[in-house]
Parts: sequence; C-alpha cells; structure tokens
Amino acid sequence: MEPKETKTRLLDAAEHLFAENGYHGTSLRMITTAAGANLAAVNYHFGSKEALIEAVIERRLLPLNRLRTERLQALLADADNRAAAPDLRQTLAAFIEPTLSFRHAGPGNRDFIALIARAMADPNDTARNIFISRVLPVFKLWHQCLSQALPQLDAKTLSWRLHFAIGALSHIMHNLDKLPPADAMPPAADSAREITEMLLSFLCPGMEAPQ
Amino acid sequence: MEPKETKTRLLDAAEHLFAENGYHGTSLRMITTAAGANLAAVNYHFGSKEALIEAVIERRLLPLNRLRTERLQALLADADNRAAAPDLRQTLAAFIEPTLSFRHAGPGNRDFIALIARAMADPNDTARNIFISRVLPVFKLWHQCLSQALPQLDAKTLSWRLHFAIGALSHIMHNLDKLPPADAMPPAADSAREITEMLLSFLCPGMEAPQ
DNA sequence: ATATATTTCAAACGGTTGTTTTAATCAACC
DNA sequence: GGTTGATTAAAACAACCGTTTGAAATATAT
Repeated sequence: MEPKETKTRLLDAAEHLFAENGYHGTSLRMITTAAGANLAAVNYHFGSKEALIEAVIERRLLPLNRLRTERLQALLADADNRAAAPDLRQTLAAFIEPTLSFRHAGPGNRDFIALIARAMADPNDTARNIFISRVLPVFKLWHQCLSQALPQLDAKTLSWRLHFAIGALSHIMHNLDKLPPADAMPPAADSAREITEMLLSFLCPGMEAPQ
Repeated sequence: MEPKETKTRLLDAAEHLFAENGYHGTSLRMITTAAGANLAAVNYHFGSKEALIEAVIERRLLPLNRLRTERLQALLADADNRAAAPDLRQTLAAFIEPTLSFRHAGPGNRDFIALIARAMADPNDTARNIFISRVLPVFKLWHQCLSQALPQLDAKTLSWRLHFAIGALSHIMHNLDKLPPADAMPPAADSAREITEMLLSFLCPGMEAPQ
C-alpha cells in the first residue's frame, strides 16, 4: 500500500502526541518529526497549530456524534409511534453505549479520549470550545429524551441528575486505563458492554429516585 | 497589618495564576510580578517551579483531607460502638459534604479546585502524582466505610460504583461555575448543602441497587 | 516535453521560557 | 556598631517555541 498523505500522517502524529503531552507540551517539531514531514508542513497544510488540533478533534468527534444522535432520534421516533414515553434505561443506553464502545472502535480512539480530557482542562479555550460546541447539540437531544422518559421530575432536578450522569460517564471514559487498581479486569474486547451494564444499573435508580 | 511574607505572596499568586492559566501557561515572571517579588524569588524560596506547585497543592489539600478523614473515622467508631454497619447516606455524606463545602470555605479554594482539575489532566506528572498520593488514603478509608455499609455487594461492583460516585462528584466540583446553564441557581452561600442533598439522593439508590 | 501548480525543504526570525550568577540591600545578633 | 547570614535585585544564560521566507523539488496538466 502506498504511504498515507502527509496531511493524514500529521493528523495521526498530532493526535497521539497531543494526547500524550498536551497542547502546549507538544511542539510542531515533535509532530512533524514523528510524521516524517518538514517543520513547515503544519503551517502549510493547516495554517496554524490551533487549526491543526481543530482538525484532529473533528475527525473523530463528528462520526461519534452521528452515532449517538441516530440512536436517540430512533428512540424518540419509536416512542412517538407507540404514543408512549421512551424507556429510561434505553435512553441512557442510547448515549452511553456508543460512547463507551468508541474507545475500542479504532486504534486512535483511546488517544483521542485522552486528548479530550486534556482539552477540557486546558486554559487554551480553542480546543475546549470546539469540543463543547460539537457535543452540546447531542446533550440537548439527550436531555430532551430524558425529560420525556422522566416526566415526574422538575427541570432543575433533571438538569442536576443529568450532570451527575455525565460526570460518572466521563470519569470512567478518562480513567478506564488506570482502574480499578487491584481487581482483575475483564478483557478489553467485551469490557465496553459490561461497563455499560454496570453503569446503567447504577444510574437508572438514581435518575428515577423521588425528589 | 504588616504585609505577608514573600513566600506566602508567591503561593497566593501561583495558586491564582496556575488555576487560570495552567502550569505551562503560567510563567515565573507572571507569578513574581503578581506577587510583587523578584523573578529569582521562586527559585530562591522553593528551588524550582515544580516545587512551587507542590507547595501550593499541599497547603490546601492536607487540611481538607484531615476533615474528611475525621468524619469517616467518627462514623466507623460509632458503627463499631453500636455493633452495626454504618449508614450508607451518612457514609457518602462524610466524604461529599466537606468536599463540596470546601469551595466556599476560603477565598483561594475555588482557584484551588480549578488548579486540581488542570493538574489531573496535565501531562506533567508531578502535580497529579502529588494530588493522587495525598488523596488515595482518604479514598481507601471511604471505600472501607462503604464496604461495611453495603455488605451485600461484591468487591468489583462496589469498586465500580465508587468510581461512578467519584466521577459525579468531581464533575460537579470542577464545573459548578458553569452549570446548570439556564436554570436559576440558589445563592452560593447555602448551595453547597443543597447540592449535597441533591447528589446524595441520586447516589444512594444507585449504590444499593441489586447487582 | 514544456509550463504550471503543488508540495517539500533548510534556514532564519523575533520572542519567551526556567534557571543561574553576581552584586546590592536588609535583618538580627554579639 | 560592626559583622554575619538571609533576602532581594538586575542581568545574562542557553534552550525552545510558532511562524515566515524563498528556493528546491515534485507532481500535474497541456
């Protein structure tokens, strides 16, 4: 097979190095060296270092968001057909299952998760803003789905509980490598499904608890 | 009152600037200027930039850990006296309540929380390792307390649910400023208690759900 | 094969970083 | 009150950063 395009090699190297060393901690010299390209290649192909990380984020995030949106919209359509509220567990699963599976879906995805964790805590707004602006519509759709599945909750309680769920999910996403510390872990291949079940069993009772 | 020691002024300025701009994003020149000190002051008083952030972290974290440890140990002692298992909600509250109250306990604490969030995602190991090594003993104590409050759970399930709870808590800690986006928020003074109640009502049913 | 874009290359730019050095200033103590 | 030790001050250090430049090389199209 012919070697990849320089642009793709730059994206791959940047994804890996940004995940490992953060945005500031990764220099264009490191990226271009790892990609086997010239130092000026990033500025030539992307315009700047910021435009590079923007491209890195969008490459992985847009397909994942498409997956989650499809599942949530299918759930809404089905509930509408049955003239009933969507099931809570299915609503949670529609967002959580694709998210947790994402790590195992491709070679660069684990790096991408680490990159996002870094970006969310980075003082540099650009990466975080790119991520948030792309994720917010899916959160809104999820929120809408949940408010139909849990009509007995007032808006404020639902908002808080949604944030609790997001916190549990994202914490697991970012720290899956390192935990649990002592216990034997199931093999990575089917762990996504098992963790999903574990998380859903935990979240469902909390979401529908009396106020 | 006499002006604070240079060392204290450096700690205060570093805490604020590290929280705002991150570790790499904050230069010694910014810190020493804000503290009204000479550029060489950090290397003179602390030895290096890394030793400085280590001192910044310990100053706030050790008292907080003392609070949490005291409450958890009091709970264990009380349960031992009554020859019964500690109450689940009280066990969760013993760790969560001091943590959420911490933000409002002092002027620099909010900055400190932001700093920790940055440190956890920072590629520089030192800050993260300092934080983890100081927090791990309290987590272990919490875990021990919870395993007594929930004897029906096997070790693996408890570990996962503990991580889910930690995720929900830390997500709220780091993002309290920004959420919920639209709803009216209670005044900051008593919000810690209200959020604690909200979080406990969410976590309790999840923790004791059947496996 | 020639002419025209496109891509790569080496080199240098101005600027900031953490740290070190040397001298000046300040404090406390015999 | 002079001396010793702690602190502050200004300047220079070498190293690295993202970006730009202009020429060389490559690929594309006529």
